[in-house]
Amino acid sequence: MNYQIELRHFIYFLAVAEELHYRKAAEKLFISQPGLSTQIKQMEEILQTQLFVRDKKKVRLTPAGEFLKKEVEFILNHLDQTKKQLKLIGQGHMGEVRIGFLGSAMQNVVPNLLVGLKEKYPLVHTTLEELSNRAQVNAILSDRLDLGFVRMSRVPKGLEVKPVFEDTFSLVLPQGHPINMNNFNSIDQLANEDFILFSQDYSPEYYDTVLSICEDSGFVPKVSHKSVHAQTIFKLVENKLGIAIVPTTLQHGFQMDVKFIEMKRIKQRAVLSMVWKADNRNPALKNCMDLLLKL
Amino acid sequence: MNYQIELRHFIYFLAVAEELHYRKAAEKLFISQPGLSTQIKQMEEILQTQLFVRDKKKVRLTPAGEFLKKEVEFILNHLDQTKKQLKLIGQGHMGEVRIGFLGSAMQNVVPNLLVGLKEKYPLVHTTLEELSNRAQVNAILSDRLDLGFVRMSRVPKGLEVKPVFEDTFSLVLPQGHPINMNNFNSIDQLANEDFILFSQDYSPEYYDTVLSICEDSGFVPKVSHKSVHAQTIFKLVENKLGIAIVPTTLQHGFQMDVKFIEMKRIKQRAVLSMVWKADNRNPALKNCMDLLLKL
DNA sequence: ATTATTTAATAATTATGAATTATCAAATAG
DNA sequence: CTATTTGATAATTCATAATTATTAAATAAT
Repeated sequence: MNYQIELRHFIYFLAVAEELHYRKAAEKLFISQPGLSTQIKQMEEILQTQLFVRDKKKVRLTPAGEFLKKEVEFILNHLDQTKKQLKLIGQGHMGEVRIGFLGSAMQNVVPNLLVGLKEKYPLVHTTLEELSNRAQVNAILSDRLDLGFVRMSRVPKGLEVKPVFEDTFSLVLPQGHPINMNNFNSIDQLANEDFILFSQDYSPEYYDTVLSICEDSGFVPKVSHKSVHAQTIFKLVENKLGIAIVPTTLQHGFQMDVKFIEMKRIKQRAVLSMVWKADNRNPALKNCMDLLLKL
Repeated sequence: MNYQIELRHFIYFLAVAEELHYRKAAEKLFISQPGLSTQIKQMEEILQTQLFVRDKKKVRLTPAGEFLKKEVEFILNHLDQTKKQLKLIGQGHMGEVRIGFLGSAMQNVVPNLLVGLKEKYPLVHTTLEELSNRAQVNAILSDRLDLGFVRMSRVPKGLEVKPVFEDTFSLVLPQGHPINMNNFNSIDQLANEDFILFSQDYSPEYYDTVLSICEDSGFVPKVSHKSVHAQTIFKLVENKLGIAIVPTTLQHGFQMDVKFIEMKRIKQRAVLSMVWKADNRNPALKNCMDLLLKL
């Protein structure tokens, strides 16, 4: 007596509304005619509204039925769209990946990822935010980011890391500096220079790595300036306020007048890693990471 | 194995998505928790998409589930609206009534109806069309009109008529005419005048009625002009091109300079009737006619 | 006029699958 | 370490959709 409308009713109703003929509609639905009759009748009872007029062998829609037909068409169509989209989202072919990164990841890793994503999963959107290592880790832990690009090897419990790009280090010297590609041999030739480094709290592990390069050559560098942005560091070097050690790929993409000397022989590498939450269920993230590892 | 999504699934899904707790959701739905579990699981199978993550006592939505939640909210809400509207339409409190009318019905009957409708059924819309008697009857027979306002007493099979307004007839004379309210006695005083009447094919029965007024007084009028519009008739009288006999209510609502002499004593009346199709199932029409008879 | 055909509705029955009860495994709190 | 709370599973019950068989009414054909 106290039933609820179900999608089944709508599908049956639409068939009758289209055919205006119970037997034909029942055939189309692969059910029996009496079953269809009772379901439509039940539907009219539930909605407390007559939907069809059956007089003298003819089945017609009432104005209410006419109205409902349009609405049902809309609803079923919308539902179809929703199902398709839902599947795409479930497969990670649609959705959003929230990405954090250190400025230096913008040199090649992040742009390559975005291009690849756009090509393979055009319906996956990204939001991008430049953040320090620590800020990225915190954002990922509290579910405000899906993926981070950092320079660190150990991460808090619940997160995972994986290296995605390894780079050599390069010395950055002002144009007039006596050391050049030909007479450069080891970093200890520059033991007495002022050093300009990336800020320690922005990327502690990276900072330590750079220091270790000097330590391996037997000296502790004099650090005169610290900065967050590569652009700033290059400007300082250009103005002869010190020398710097940076990942080699930073050579490209900046407007500057300095010398780059790549130090291939030292063992240290500038490693960029991706970080994510182990239990992140965003399927788009999985696809995003898989893509990244293939690039 | 090969089930279909039903609205039941959506309602269950929404409860779990809101509570993020199976037992609580089940209580809210007045069903058992295992039943809810299996239905949600079935839903995920049908949609081939995981909607919830259940790990370590916590229930969370996946991105796909998050998306579906919004869509389901929309769909269920839309459905609710539709049900309400459907009921209104079924009760004739909403919808459209297509009305045809003779120009003279615009004098009071149709405007009163429209005002009454707007007040009592603000959601019932009307479309209006000025048509001859015959055109209205044809339009109603072929379902292009719901209701007509005509001057005729007999209608084709399948249609019904009912008088809605009775009016006396009035003589229309030019201002300088010797006959006036005081010295008028009978229509035969005007037996030799030229008469201007409404066109015969526009309203045959009405035409015959006017002729019968003269016949009752023992003369056949000389008809010099015929017209469809009252405005035209009045202009002709004003210019002394003849005299006319029209329904008394036409005295109001026109800009003109003529004399009206109401003929209360004659038996003829100008009867305006409504016509409709006997099997018209538009509930708004029924309400419309009921309202009209109460005015 | 009579019979045959086609329509949808009704009645009785069957079959499907939703919901229930009973139970379990895992995780957490006290 | 026990008690409690979580959602999932299994077996069973029950509601109800669907089927078959039939009917009444309306046309169409003879």
